[in-house]
Amino acid sequence: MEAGRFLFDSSALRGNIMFLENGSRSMMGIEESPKRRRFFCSPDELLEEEYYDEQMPEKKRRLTPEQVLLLEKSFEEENKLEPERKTQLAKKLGLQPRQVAVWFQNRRARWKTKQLERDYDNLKSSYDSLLSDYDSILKENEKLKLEVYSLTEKLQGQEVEGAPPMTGPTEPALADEADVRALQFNVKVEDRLSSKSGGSAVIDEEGPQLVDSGNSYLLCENYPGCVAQSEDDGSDDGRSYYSGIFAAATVQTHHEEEEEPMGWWVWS
DNA sequence: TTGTGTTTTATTGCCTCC
DNA sequence: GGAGGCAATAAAACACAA
Repeated sequence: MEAGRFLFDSSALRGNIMFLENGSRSMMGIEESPKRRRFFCSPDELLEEEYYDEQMPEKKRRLTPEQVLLLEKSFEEENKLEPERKTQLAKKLGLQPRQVAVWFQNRRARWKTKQLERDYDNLKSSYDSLLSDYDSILKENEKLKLEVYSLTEKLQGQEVEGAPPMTGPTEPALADEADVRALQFNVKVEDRLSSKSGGSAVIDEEGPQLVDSGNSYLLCENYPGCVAQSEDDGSDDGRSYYSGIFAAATVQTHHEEEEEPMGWWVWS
């Protein structure tokens, strides 16, 4: 268990951390009179200032922009932290290795949250486009059925005028034929949808699903080496995170040429 | 100035892997 | 069993509207 139990002392940014035996939360009491400082200070300022004196020895303090920048860069390279890299980073930044580890931990959590939001948006837009496709196909189907019926009626009229007498229940037969054709049309449409998506366009409860949104990051086993990018650029390498709650169909109604199924993933 | 919401830093407890 | 990861959470720091 790596419950660090450390608190900042007066020179926290120089990497001096006070480790305590007992839990620390009580030490961050609200009873302390908070001295405020500017959010961002240069390292020199931080070294000079006297915020972390005896009066308030264990205030939580934010990392400097430079520290965050370096951490972000490092996170972009690799979002997991091997012990050696942790130590190096900590040394470079003047932080405790534990702080670096915590930062990565929190950063991964933030990344995951963002990714879930993006995945939700992707799924929703896929769903919406599927729905609208479905609606238009239904309409088309109705239209074609009507056309079939009207053509059938015309045909019947011609037969009544000059053709040999009917030998059977022609009308029901023709109607059946129309239904069959309509059915065939439906099947074709479904086929088209299926082949478009490289698989079923709807969720098949049995078996794994292809996942949309360009590479769910679960496809690559717990996002190894995910290339997370800066927080709000919306890219994060286009990988998506799914928690195993649901599987999404690969919906490629919009950009089928660009997308390829990236692989399969199974329920966790 | 103050109340409130958001972000960041850190802790805790549980789980998995070796 | 220890190390490290994650989810949940606390609390400080910050942003911002009224």
